[in-house]
Amino acid sequence: MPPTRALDGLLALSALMTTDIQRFEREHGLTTARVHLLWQLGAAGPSTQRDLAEALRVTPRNVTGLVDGLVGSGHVTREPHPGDRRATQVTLTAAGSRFVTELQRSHQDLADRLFGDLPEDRLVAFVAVLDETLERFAGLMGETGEQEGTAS
Amino acid sequence: MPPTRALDGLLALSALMTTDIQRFEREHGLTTARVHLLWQLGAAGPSTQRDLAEALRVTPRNVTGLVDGLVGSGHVTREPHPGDRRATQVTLTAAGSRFVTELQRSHQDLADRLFGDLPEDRLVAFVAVLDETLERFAGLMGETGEQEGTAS
DNA sequence: ACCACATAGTGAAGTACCTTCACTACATGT
DNA sequence: ACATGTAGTGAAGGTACTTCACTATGTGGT
Repeated sequence: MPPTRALDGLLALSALMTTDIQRFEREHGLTTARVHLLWQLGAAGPSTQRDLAEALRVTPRNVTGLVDGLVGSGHVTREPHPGDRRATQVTLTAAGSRFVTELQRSHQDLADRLFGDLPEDRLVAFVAVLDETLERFAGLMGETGEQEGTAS
Repeated sequence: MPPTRALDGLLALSALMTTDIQRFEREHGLTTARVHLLWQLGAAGPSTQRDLAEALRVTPRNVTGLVDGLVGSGHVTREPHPGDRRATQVTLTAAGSRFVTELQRSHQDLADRLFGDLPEDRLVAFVAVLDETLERFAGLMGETGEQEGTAS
């Protein structure tokens, strides 16, 4: 069995997942970039735009635009940061929280539908390879990539 | 072991692969969309823009723009289609072919580095889960997605 | 208290990718 | 010959990104 079979399968699955995620996003009138921001906000709680920019690995200027859109759609609010008058604090609204919750639910649901029926031993073996590959990949990126030390 | 572990691992790996692919693309002064077009052209041989649009699942208008860019960078040529004067035939140049070849080589190389050392039985088990998941996923998309019948 | 310097956010301008709609040139069946 | 369909592109517009310049604010040193 050639190693490419594994990589090809991963890429194919990756493409399917992306398609499925985008379907979900468009059902809710959102886009990938904005959903990432909401997800991050759900994970980290109220954040400055600076923090969001670092977490999402995009420029602060870009976050301004994304937040503009999400304020417009009512998913987040922009409030003055208590204690630093330069910064604004971005916070999920009720609608934003609801979306994040539903996103998590949908994620869980997909995982169950895809892997719920897989026997435990096969699941464990699969996840083990996944984890090892993840580690190995990180190692490979470190060799050649060598960005500034802002690792994720 | 919760099924989410598998999905999360896949998503993480997917993100890493995307990053790595984009690094490769930028090293060559290309973008994801253009590389997809080149890849498709390498797989299918000289094609009309219409064909490319269908294969890439984007609008014909968009293909016009992508081909414009690739003609500019010398990766493809636009020639009149023999036998249909409405259509143009997009063909890889020598440079375009070279890029596609290197892309395949790089792909192969990555697969070897990631999975080359994995024992055969674990590889087989991994790929089996991958394939089953792919099938199951296609089934799920058919249930809810239900686009017009242009299945891939 | 003051000043130099760093930091948070945004306006302006530009690129790439993508869309829809309208239009031209060509193909094809009757 | 004529109607109808198909290939490609112009025009206009949206989102996601970038860099650069600029304002407002925080902070450490003297």
